[in-house]
Amino acid sequence: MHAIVAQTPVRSAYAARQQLIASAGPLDVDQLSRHVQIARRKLAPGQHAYRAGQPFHAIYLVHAGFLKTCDLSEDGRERVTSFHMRGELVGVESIGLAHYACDVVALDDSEIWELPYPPVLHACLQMPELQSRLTAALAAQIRNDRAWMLALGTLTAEQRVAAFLLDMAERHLRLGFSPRRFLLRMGRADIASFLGLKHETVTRALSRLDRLLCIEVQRRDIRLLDTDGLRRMAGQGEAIH
Amino acid sequence: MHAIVAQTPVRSAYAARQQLIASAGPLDVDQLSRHVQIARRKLAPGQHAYRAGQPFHAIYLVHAGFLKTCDLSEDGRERVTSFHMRGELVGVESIGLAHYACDVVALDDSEIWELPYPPVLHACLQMPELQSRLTAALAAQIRNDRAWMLALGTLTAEQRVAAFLLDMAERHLRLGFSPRRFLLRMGRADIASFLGLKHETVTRALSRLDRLLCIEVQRRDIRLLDTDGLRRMAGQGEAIH
DNA sequence: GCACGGTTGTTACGGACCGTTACGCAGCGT
DNA sequence: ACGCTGCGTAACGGTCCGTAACAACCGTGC
Repeated sequence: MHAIVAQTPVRSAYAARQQLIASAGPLDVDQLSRHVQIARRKLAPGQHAYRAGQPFHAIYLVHAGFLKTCDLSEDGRERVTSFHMRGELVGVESIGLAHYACDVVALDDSEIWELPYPPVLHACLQMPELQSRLTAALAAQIRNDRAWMLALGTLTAEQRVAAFLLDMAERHLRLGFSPRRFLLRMGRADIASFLGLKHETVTRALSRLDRLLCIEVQRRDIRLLDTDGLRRMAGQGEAIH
Repeated sequence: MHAIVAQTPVRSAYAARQQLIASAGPLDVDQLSRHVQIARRKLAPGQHAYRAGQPFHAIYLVHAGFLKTCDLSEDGRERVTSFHMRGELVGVESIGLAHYACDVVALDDSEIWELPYPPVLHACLQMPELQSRLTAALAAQIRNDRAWMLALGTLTAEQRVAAFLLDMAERHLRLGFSPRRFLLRMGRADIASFLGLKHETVTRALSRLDRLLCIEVQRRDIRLLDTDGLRRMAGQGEAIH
């Protein structure tokens, strides 16, 4: 990542920051912007980036803030299937459809960059690197989902919460924030939905992890005290068998 | 689908069948084969298409048979994350990696067509349609995974089994087989792993659905007696609230 | 044919876990 | 003050797991 930034001539502080963000993300926005018109949208908490059923016309790159994706079934069952932070692509699950397949909602003040979709595909023809990045980003999304499917199918409630906290910590770290202390941008209900639990269970698990001195919880303020302990519970530390 | 076949000159019975399969799948193999070398591999039950850690060099199109994808975590937890039938792409989750991320195992005598990966990307530059199909196939995979995440997080054991049977029925139907009666190609343990349950629970659920006259089970031989009833349980029929 | 072990599927029972329900409390805007 | 929303705690009950024993099916070999 740093190598890519170093190889690129830095034209200004703003351009440098933009480049950093671009290279940190799955796509090179700087280069892409030469071929497609990129609009910027700001969202307040609770606002939708898009809703299920709206015409599909673009994917989005999260430039700032925090969002969630909600899948809805025919009979009204709802689930948060992922959270999104800066540098991540949103909306890729709807590629190939005429209409978006789910809701994306901002949980915090956010800015997303709109990448109109057919044009992006067209730009790929002139930028092979972009095509490669895009398919790789889609594949990475699949792997990410599969990893959570594995977790949800094999871990207990407490282990899932531990794994969730570790995931959040790692993502904060990647963005240059402290992995030891961070604020959750979503409520207990959203965490529970994502982990396939009830919000009371999430509360219980957090309380217990606090009692075990693994973490310190004050509402949405999280401190990780014993990261290795958490990793051990979440099955990411060492082999149990 | 039939329209596409009709538009294409049929050169022989074999070519027609090949064309049908090609058009039924996510990619146009006929056209693709002009640009990349496609090898055919036959697998006996239990044989691996690839294993986690092997160098990534190709994705596969299932031409015949039945396969499963197994994800493995660091600490040995294992899960079946999907099953694959004719016309489906396998290995896309590993795109962008140097090594495959999971195991793919044949559950039946199978034939898979090897699509060498960097060449496929290269071919996309000359066939825009292929590129569009490939990204759409990846996105469809994401949606499929998300739909199951939703189901696993919100449905009870019995409902999951019902949903699983309906999914199998629909896929059999798409391939031109009876959706009312089919043979499961995988064991109870694989079903359980996929659904995030234990194999005894799957057995119990199947027995209960049998007792309720929704289905008729004789080991791997499944008959669907009351499809609507199953749909109602699985939350695909009508709104409950 | 028959016995044999190995694999897979089925059933039963006790117990852990988590969902359900209920209530209490804090923060915040009206 | 009031209501509203989000969060924490507790008691109860149901679902699902864990273990075990048993039955059905398979191929093998005698």
